[in-house]
Parts: sequence; C-alpha cells; structure tokens
Amino acid sequence: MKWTKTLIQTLREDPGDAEIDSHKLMVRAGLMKKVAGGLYTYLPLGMRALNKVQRIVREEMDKAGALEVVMPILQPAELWKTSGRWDSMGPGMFRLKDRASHDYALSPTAEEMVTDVIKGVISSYRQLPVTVYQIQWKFRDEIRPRFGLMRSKEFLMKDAYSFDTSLEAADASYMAMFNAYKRVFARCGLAAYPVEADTGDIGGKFSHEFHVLADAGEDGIAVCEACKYAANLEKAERKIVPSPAPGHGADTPAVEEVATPNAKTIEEISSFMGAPASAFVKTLVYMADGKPVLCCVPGDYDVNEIKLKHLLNVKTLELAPQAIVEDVTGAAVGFAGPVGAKVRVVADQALKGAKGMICGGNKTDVHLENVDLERDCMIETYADLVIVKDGDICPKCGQRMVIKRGIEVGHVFKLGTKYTDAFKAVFKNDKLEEKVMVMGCYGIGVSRTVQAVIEQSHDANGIVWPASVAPYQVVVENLDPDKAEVTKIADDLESALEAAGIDVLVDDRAERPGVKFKDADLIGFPVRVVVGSKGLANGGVEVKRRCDDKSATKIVPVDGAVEAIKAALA
RNA sequence: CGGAGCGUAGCGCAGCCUGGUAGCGCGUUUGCUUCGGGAGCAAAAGGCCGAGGGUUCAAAUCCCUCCGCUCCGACCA
Repeated sequence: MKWTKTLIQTLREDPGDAEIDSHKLMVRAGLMKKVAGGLYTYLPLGMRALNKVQRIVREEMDKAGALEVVMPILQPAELWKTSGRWDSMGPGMFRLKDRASHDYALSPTAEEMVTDVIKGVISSYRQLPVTVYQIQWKFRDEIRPRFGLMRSKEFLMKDAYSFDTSLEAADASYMAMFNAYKRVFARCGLAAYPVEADTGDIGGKFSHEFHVLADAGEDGIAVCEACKYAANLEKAERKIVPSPAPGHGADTPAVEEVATPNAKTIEEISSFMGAPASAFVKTLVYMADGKPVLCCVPGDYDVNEIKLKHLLNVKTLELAPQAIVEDVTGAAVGFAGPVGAKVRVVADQALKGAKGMICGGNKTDVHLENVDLERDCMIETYADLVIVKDGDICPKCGQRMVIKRGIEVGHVFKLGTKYTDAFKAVFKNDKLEEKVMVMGCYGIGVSRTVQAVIEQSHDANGIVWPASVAPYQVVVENLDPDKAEVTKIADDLESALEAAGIDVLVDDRAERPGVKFKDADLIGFPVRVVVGSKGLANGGVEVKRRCDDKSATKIVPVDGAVEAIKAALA
C-alpha cells in the first residue's frame, strides 16, 4: 500500500481536548477523529488496528470452541422487561421508539437477547455446553464520556455467553474463557492482569476483570506483589492485624462529651482535638431501600458502598439527604455517631472491640470521647465495609498491598441462572427432568483495548505498536520518490513483503526525510525500512525497529532485506 | 445534577477587559531553491468569530437565552 493513497493525516500538535497520552496520540497519528462527546470515527489507520485486535479475539474465541453470532443492536423492550433491567439499567441505557411507539433499547450488553435466542435452540442436555460470542457495537449513555475510547458512548465489544447443565459444569466454560482472555491480551502485546471483581448490576456470583496497569486507568486495584492477589477496589478485602493503639488498650473511663464547634469533617476534628484520624469513628447515614442505617468505619477509611449494599442485602443504597440525617441524629450534619443511635448500626470489622474512640455526639457541635463500642453502642453487625488503602494487609498472605490504577479491558462472570430463570431457558436432562441452564458471560472492550495498547506502549515521539496489532507492521520510507532506481527498490520490497504476508506501507510522499521519520515515529510502525540514495551507496537499505534508538539501525543488502525485516518483526 | 473554563480557518491559538474593515503559527495550493530527523523565500485559497435575541451609528468584543465541548465535584459527617 502506498502512503499517498491511504488518507493518513497526522497532526503536529496535540488536540486541545485530550488529556491522556493514548487519546492525544490516537488523534495526532490520525487513527480516529472526534464526532461529538464520546463518539468517534475510526479513520483507515485506526480501523486497521481495530481489525487486528478483532482478528486476534476471533481466533482465540474460535480456538476456545465459542461460536460466532451477531445479534441486533436494536432490541425490543420486552426482552429487557423480562429480566427487570428495563427499569434497573436506568438512564445508562439508550432507549427509543419506532413509528408504532414500541419501545426499544440500543444494546448496552446482550444477556437478555442471547438467553432468548439460546432458549429457542437448546432443548436437550446433549446440546450443552455451548458458548456463543459476537463482536458488536454497544451503546451506553455514560454520565461523562472521557479519555477518547476509554469511556465512549459507542464502543466495540466482544461479548460471549456460555450455557451449561450445572454450576459445576459452568466452571469449565468459565475457565476456557478465562484462559482465552489471557491469550488474547498476551497476543495484543498487553500485560493484563486478572483481578477479582464485584459482579455489579449484572448479577452472579464470581467474576474477574482483566486490567492493564496504567496511571491513566479509571479503576483502582489492590495488588499484593508477594502472592499475586489482585482485586478491584470495589471488592478488595484486607486482613485486620490486631493493633494495640489507638483504641484497643485497657478499659477506658466513661464516655465524655467534648465541645467541637463547627468541626464537621474528620480532618477538622482531627486537627481540633490533636488526635489522628484513625482514633475517630466515622459514622455515615445511609438510606438502604429507603430506611436509614448508620455505618461506622475507622476515621481514616472510606466506606465501600458496594460491600455495605451486599451486607444489608438491599437494592438501593445512597447517602441520606440532610433532612434525614438531622432527623436520625438529632444534630446538624457532621455530628452523627453510633452511641444511642435510634436506627440500625453496622460497623467495619476493624472497630470490633475498639475502645477509647472519638465519635460524633448526635448533638450539634458535640463529639464523644472514650467510646468503647462494645460497651456504649448497639452494633448490629461487624463486617468488612471499607475501601482498602495503600499499605493494607493482603487477605491471602499477610503482606502489604499497594494500590494501582488499571484500565479494564475484559471481564468474565459466572452468572448463574439470573437470566435463564427469568426467560425460563430450560433443557431436559438424561432423567427427563427439566433443568434451568447455568450461564456465564464474558466481555472484551475491543476498541478500548486498542487504546490500552497505546497507553501502555508509547514514548515521547509517538506510539510504539506491538507487531500483532500495528496498522501496518512495516513502513518503507522511499526517500527519493523522484529517482526511478530508488523507487523500484522500494516497490519491489513492498511486493516481496506482501508476498510474505507482511502488512507494509510505502511512504511515497514527496516530503523531506525529517517529516517522514517524524510521522513514522508518531504512528509507530514496528519496523522502519529506509530506502534512499545515501543508504544504497552505503551498501543497502536501513532496517530499524521502532522500539530501538537510532544507533540500532542496520544496513542490509537489498536482496537480504526481507529476511532482515522478518527477523526484526519476530 | 452542581461548579468552573472554553467555543474565532482543517488543527493549535491570539484578539474580547477598553466596541470601529478578523489575526498568528501549523496544515493546504502554486512557483523557485532546498533535501537523511517536522526547510527557506514568494504568492494564494480558506471564517455566518457556536446559535438566537438585545444594547449601539457600529458587536468576535457589552447584556440575555440556548446549544456544544473540557475539567472538577455529587454531600465519606
């Protein structure tokens, strides 16, 4: 392929609206162009990278025994009403009506659709297990689309769904996908780590996310470098090591009131009383399915609302509005505490047996000292309710964990029967009994993966593509397109490389060498071959890998160029 | 949903405070000279200054409304 025929347009300056490197580079290198917030056109170069990732995904899915299908993006509301998600998905799902006023959704995912399809196809255990997948555009009305393809309103997703005869049998399907995912990301040149995750609104019991570690990632992950435990912050647990101070010492004297005028936040009270944040009990008022609940955590921790939601086993959980807080505590917001509480109180496990703590006094401008939670409060349950922090203890091995940022590129769920129950997706077993199929679902953000590759692999000059997903594996720089003998060598090289199954782009533009080199670095072709009078006079063409610096350039004779290029790609 | 900032040529921006014929850089087109890490000179094309309304002799500029984009926040007591 010749550069002058590809519509490639590079920019010399960063786009004004991009924040992170991968987003800037995708626009600068001419991979995509923004249409509106969260919506992008994939230009030819970006489309090639997207196709490369798709091909890898498809090959690995096929290898894992999954069957490709394509399901409609436009989905009747009835499907979503059957599962209850027409309501529970809320405003995150795009909805529209046809001319007859029938409701539809633009598919944000496809559990309902696939369950309905499989239900009609499967009737016997002999047909199971089966896993189907599609690579299809998904739509989500994100609150805040950002960072280019990281969080967009429309994105390409590979979604797969497994159907099994039992929960145990489903493990094999889950593991097949889990292992396929590891291969997909490895082949894309990505270091993606499986981390334990919460299952969120989708339901189910067990799940892993695949994360690419990157500072620009939107998700926090707790990682234990000692034992390789890794978990999303929504899910991550910590081990409590009994510690003598503060608050776990000898018996404390009776509770005493302290005047703390206008000291509402832990930070304010902490500096006012000269005690560390960890000496405080932070008490938050939540509305759980409409009823107020107090949640107590150590003052230096934040509440993990997902854990709290699970503990209380409720559908909705949100911080109580000011009026409710005032009603429940009898004080202004900022002075809630567990002592003498009139509603349910739950507390983090770390507070069990805590003594000598400071907490809100349920009275405006008053806090309490010397609080012994066992003695002075009615705590209904102690459980793990906090978001873990850097330096917390790994629940598996007891070493300290670190908090990192990650880009979620894949997610595998063991779903259970949430959807198959709702759709009555049943089969007959070998005893002629009717059983509900057990489901798993598995997603890869294909378009996001492209950007994750760039986020993980770039330098000051541009993208550094892994050969497997590069739009073109090789760029041949014809430095003298006016000279027939140079052009012939470049073109012959192009034919030879194409014959060898290598994607090659010949830069035949009448540009100065500097411009061509800058563009080649920006776009990030894994291997650059320079064909020019000067090099030919020195004995051949120059071969250089993008990941090497200039000094690694090798001059190879023209007739050995193809082999040298293959070696550089390997 | 709340707050802040920004919408001016394909891209990046200045001009706005203090109204008076719309500018700069990059890119694009043409010519000449250059030619191994984003060349130089010369010429040229390209704008409903986000939209609508108002004030004024006169509005990119002042006022109002709306739309769009970006960032931050959404109550951690």
